[in-house]
Amino acid sequence: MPARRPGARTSDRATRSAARRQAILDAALDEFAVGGFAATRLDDVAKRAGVAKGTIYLYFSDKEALFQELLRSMFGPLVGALTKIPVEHLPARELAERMIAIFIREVLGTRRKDVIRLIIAEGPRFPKLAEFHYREVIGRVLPMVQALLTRAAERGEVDPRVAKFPQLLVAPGIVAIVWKSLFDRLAPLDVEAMMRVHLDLLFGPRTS
Amino acid sequence: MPARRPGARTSDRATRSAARRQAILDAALDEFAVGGFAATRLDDVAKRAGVAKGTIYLYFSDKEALFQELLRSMFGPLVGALTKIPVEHLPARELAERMIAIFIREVLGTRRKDVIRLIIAEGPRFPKLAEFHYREVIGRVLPMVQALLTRAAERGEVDPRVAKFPQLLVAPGIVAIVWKSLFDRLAPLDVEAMMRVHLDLLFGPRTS
Amino acid sequence: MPARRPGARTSDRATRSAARRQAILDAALDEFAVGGFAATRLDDVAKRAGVAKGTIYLYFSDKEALFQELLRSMFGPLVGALTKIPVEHLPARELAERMIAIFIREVLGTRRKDVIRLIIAEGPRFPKLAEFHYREVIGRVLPMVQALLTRAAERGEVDPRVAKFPQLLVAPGIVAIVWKSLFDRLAPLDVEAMMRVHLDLLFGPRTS
Amino acid sequence: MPARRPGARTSDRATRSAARRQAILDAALDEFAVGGFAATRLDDVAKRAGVAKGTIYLYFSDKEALFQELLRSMFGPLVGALTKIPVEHLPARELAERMIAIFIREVLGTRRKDVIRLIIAEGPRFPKLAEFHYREVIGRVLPMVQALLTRAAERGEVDPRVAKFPQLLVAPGIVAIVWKSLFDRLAPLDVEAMMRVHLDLLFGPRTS
DNA sequence: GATGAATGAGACTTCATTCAT
DNA sequence: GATGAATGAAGTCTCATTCAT
Repeated sequence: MPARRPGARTSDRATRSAARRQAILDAALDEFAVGGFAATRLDDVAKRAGVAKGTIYLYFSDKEALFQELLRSMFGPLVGALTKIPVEHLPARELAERMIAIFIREVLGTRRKDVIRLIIAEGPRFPKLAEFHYREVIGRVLPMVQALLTRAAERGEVDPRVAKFPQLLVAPGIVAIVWKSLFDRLAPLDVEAMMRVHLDLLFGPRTS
Repeated sequence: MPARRPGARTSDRATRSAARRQAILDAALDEFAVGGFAATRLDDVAKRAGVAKGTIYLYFSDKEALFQELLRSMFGPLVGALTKIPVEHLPARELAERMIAIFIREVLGTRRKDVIRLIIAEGPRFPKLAEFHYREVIGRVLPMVQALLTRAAERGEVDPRVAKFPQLLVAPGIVAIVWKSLFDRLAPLDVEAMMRVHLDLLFGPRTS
Repeated sequence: MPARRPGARTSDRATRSAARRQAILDAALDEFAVGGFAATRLDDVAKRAGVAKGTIYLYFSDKEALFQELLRSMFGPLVGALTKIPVEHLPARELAERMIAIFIREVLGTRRKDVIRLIIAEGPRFPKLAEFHYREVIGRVLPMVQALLTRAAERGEVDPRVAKFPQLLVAPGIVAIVWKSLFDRLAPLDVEAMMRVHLDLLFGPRTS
Repeated sequence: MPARRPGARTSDRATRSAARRQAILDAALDEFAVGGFAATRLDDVAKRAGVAKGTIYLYFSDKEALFQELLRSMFGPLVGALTKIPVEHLPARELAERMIAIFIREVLGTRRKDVIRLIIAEGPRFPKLAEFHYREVIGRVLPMVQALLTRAAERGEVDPRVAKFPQLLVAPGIVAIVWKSLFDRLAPLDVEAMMRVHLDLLFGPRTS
């Protein structure tokens, strides 16, 4: 049994450590998504993550830190991806469709929709959280949308006043999140079809 | 000092009882609105209502009953009022404007917006609650909106496909609720202006 | 509508008052018998007695007073009746049979058996209660039994050492109380037959 | 400093855990014995056991489980011991004396007498408890006694009718339990002497 | 006298957090 | 690093008792 190189061992450790941290975050999302912050038990998070309760405290200083860290970790990458879409070289409607496709795939199709619901739910209790989300997500996505709409308005593709309310473009997305989480089992909603109609309203019916 | 009529006395008691019940509901709303169901302490509700802890249990069987009763009591009257709008005798845009005015006044301008946020927040944990809200509110308001849009489509006032997604008409309302609750102090939103633009998109710009 | 005579009215009031007091005691027995002192709710006692909760406090200073008063009121009359049996003029076995008949009729056949169980159950928590019961019931019945046995021993009807342990004569009675209260539905016990065998053991088989 | 064997370490933990569990049961018995189920506070049990309130819940799911487990744990071993007495090879009186000696030593001389009083006290409120005790204790001990008495009757050592009521043999034992718990400080009872007289009555005076 | 709404101390139970192993 | 037994503050709910009507 030869001794491993110290460097490799350290690397293994770091890998295992990161994996464990991620397992805890994954489990935390599952649990927080159902019950929100207060009703979630760290016991359940630990069980789901396959670690002992105390282990959570090796990676996060307390329950609130885990919660906030979870929410943060879910949107950083996505916003990065969004901001890399080339705004300049595409027609506005095309851009909007791409953004909506990303939204459907990366938010509605994943547990990120639960994260958004969590932010809506816990925002008033954790003002820092709302503020962070505004700064990091809303404040970066809405201006992009606004730029897109402004450019479209300049080209006459869209009512110029819409550019003052980029929220209008994303509003059906919020409704879709809520509907999927609460009412989909009672009355399924065809989100993609709704989005197509929405875009037609904004940009006028597709002509191609 | 004439003896009061028994009826009057009974009425007094009933009045005081109803007032107390309402005081508890009011206090409960204030508290639940901030922290949601789990994080709210009945102690605080009692304190805010000016009653003793035990008194809450004279009016509501337990915390959950108080919560559900609160949500119910906030929407029964409003839906009633909405369904009394005469759908037939007005142009669709006029009707939509009235409904939005009611929404702004009775939901966004009151704590009903918090109730909606509560339903969004707690729905997954209380499926009965989501179901109830769907049956009593969504299931009664959306069909009204749909009828309105269908009629408008028949007259050529609106894209006929919109009638399949009445959610599109209310979507900015949901966004307004979320925005007011979370981000308004960071970036105020002119909801009425946004709504006007939204209606213009749906029905075409106002011509009068 | 002639005014009643004050005396009569007072008498009516006193009668009603006594009846009410008795109704509360009856209800209290029913409730205490099942749950013991601590688990019984005065609310339930009031409901069963058909009075308001506060009314109990017009007749008894508090829960414990009601409890003790209840136990006291159940044995005074019985002990009185027992002590009136003419000890002198009957054969010992005859006397014992009469006492046992009274026991079966007045204790096992009534809720007095529950009272005895209550004393067994609550004695250690209310030493005063055990003391009272010892003084008023045990201390008056056992000497009677002892006198009976002593006389019987003098006549050679019974082993002389039995007179030192009058508990031996009543022991099957205690067992009967416990059995009836706990196990009778699982395995019914023919108390009268058991008592006959018991007397045969004490006095020798009946010869008549 | 040699590393402990894993087995030993595990054993230590298991030992400590079992000890703690037993400490809680011991404390619970002390407390329940005085006040019965309802009047006992788990706070006091914890204090007496030298653990924190929450620790009780690591070992027992709730107050009732602790109570029932306590009663169970007190009689399992004893009944086992009793059923191991060789019924066949001894005269009936000898056997009865041994059983009574065990009863005096293991029940009257320990807190098991309090457990029996608890069963008498709480049986009507916890029918499951009475049933369990009947099945596990009464239903196993009484048949043994009955077999003993039947054999004795066949040999002419005892009145044959006694075998139909094995309760008669144990009745003075029940009385002794009650007396010791309630009245012994007022009037001490020589249980062993009483039992000897009782056996003489059953089997006729000892001749040896 | 009678009522029953109101009170609030106190019970059971949960769960975030700690720490010896 | 990892564990999970232990802690105890804090929450929900009950119920004996009071008191205005």
